[in-house]
Amino acid sequence: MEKVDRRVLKTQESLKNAVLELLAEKSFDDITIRDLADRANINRGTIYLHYQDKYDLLDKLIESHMRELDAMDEWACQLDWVDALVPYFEYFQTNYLFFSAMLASKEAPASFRARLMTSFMEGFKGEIDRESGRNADLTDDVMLQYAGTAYVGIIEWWIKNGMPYPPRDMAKQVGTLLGRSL
Amino acid sequence: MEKVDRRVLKTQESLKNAVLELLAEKSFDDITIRDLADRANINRGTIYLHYQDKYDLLDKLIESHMRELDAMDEWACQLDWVDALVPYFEYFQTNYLFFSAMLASKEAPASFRARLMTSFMEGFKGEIDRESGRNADLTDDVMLQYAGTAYVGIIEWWIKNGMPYPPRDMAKQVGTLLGRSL
DNA sequence: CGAAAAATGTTGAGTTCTGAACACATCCCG
DNA sequence: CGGGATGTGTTCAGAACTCAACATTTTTCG
Repeated sequence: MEKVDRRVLKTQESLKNAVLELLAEKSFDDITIRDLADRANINRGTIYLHYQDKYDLLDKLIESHMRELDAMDEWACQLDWVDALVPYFEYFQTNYLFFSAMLASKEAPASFRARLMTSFMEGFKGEIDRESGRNADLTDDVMLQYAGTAYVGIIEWWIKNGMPYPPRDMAKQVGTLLGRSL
Repeated sequence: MEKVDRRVLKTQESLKNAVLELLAEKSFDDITIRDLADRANINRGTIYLHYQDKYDLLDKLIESHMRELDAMDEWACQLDWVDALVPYFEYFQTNYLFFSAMLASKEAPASFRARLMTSFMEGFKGEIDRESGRNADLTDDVMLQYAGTAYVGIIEWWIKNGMPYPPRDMAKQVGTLLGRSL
């Protein structure tokens, strides 16, 4: 983890915010490189020092969030469901603008929902109860698919409705439900 | 007015905000160059590319506000009192953090009040009514001193009390009073 | 359609900022 | 008192960013 020049971080931070702000105003395809440069208050050419084009920028933004979520997976897998979920919902809340933009717009990254699903299902794998026998008649893929769609769905609902419950409450309820499903 | 590199403006903007934030937390003398660099998220050395030391930084910050106010003077001197004052109170409101820090702390720039006074009195000079005769028994310096202290005083009160009235209301009332005093 | 306007992606020279180092001053605490 | 920690101001090489210019493509619109 060699450390990165301060300017690079600032530039990327500015661009990240610029994308989110603009996504709240118009669809991704309508956002131009110029828009981004203007909003981020950086030279247009500077964008090309870090990204191929605006799609690459969005890709890398998504990628970094996915990495963040994956990191939380490993960190949290030794807690019980409810406790493990709290940081997730806090993360969703903190990055409200991002998830809102990604889940709300149906066009931009059609794959985003799918990527989320894959990530979550991966994390669920180790959590399936194969000991008590209560899942004897269920297959892994069905349970994972069931829990995965449910999880993504409830996050989407929560975000789109302005996060009506605090992260802790959501973690408690969703934790209970996920525990029952696996 | 040759144009300034974007990075210079960003650096100075960051530093300006850093000073104001830190002034709200501790006294100016307790603020170190390191504090400023950290808060502004810039290299410590960069500060010396623009300023001699922290005092120079504060001086230049004050200076820029004074220039701004002077510019408004010239621009507004052809309006009647009430209309002319609106932009001033809006300016005080916009730069609330600055004026609050400058007027609230009794130590830092003891001269700030005096500078404000001088600037305002200068602006008042051309506004004294020497025609109607109602000021026949009054001398300029007395009227200017009177109106100047009153104006600074009311601004100070307004800022320190969290700006209890909107700029427009303040302009209306203070405009009336200044009109009567000159 | 066709021209004008706007966006894209690249380049190069020049400026600003960074990080790391240095010598020196100041502060604080045992 | 003394010395370890912290702040100051300066320097330098190199990295990141800026601005302006350019050729090219895409959009807009009469």
